[in-house]
Amino acid sequence: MNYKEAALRYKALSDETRLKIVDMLSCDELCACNILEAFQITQPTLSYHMKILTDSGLVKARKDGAWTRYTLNKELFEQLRLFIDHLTSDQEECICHVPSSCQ
Amino acid sequence: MNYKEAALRYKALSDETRLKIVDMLSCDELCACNILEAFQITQPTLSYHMKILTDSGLVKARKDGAWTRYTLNKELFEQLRLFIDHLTSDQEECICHVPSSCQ
DNA sequence: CCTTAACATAGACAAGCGTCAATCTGTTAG
DNA sequence: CTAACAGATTGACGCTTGTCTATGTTAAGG
Repeated sequence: MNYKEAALRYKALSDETRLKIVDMLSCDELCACNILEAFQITQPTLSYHMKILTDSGLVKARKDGAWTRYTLNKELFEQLRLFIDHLTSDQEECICHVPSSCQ
Repeated sequence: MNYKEAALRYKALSDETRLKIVDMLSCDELCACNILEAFQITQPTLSYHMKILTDSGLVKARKDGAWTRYTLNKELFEQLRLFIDHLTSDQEECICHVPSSCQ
């Protein structure tokens, strides 16, 4: 995972509503209508949030007839955890030793 | 850490430049001028990013004469890791069992 | 077929973000 | 004191985000 991908995924997690949606998905696969019931937002707004979460890769969508069922991509969350662990630990190949890679 | 605080911290990490700054700070305490050298941005833009990082709590600032020296708040990164671990794991007290807490 | 339900898309809008040039504040050196 | 340096703040700008209403699309049920 590079900086750009990580930034995109953190952006997907930078909204309170989306964090709550991730929390809801941690126990079960849910369809959009299940999630919608829990929030006071309109259906298009939920659709917008689900698109951001699926585009980031953190949530997987599966069509099942008229329904779209969503699950967490737990593997990608684990990769994101490894990325931040690497980012915040003192490393030989750290960017601060190769500042030109910032440009 | 609640949803709102976590969202604020993830927002701080949702920019490629800020992720690189975090990476640079993982090895050393650095002053703003050290960081500025590594990027092709103006000084006010860097100051803007450092404010977002320090306001989020992820980076600590320390005045040292004319310089401002920055370090990572590694404890808060660890808390953020625990938050997302909790968010993505199947829990008894999960929000999906108390959907009213989404509103 | 027709209707309804589930979801996506388009367009509009206010608020927020990332960037810059210009300026201000505080510190150090002469 | 004055000049130079390190940062922060301000105001402007275009772009993005989150929200809505209105409409489109696809699937299931009668």
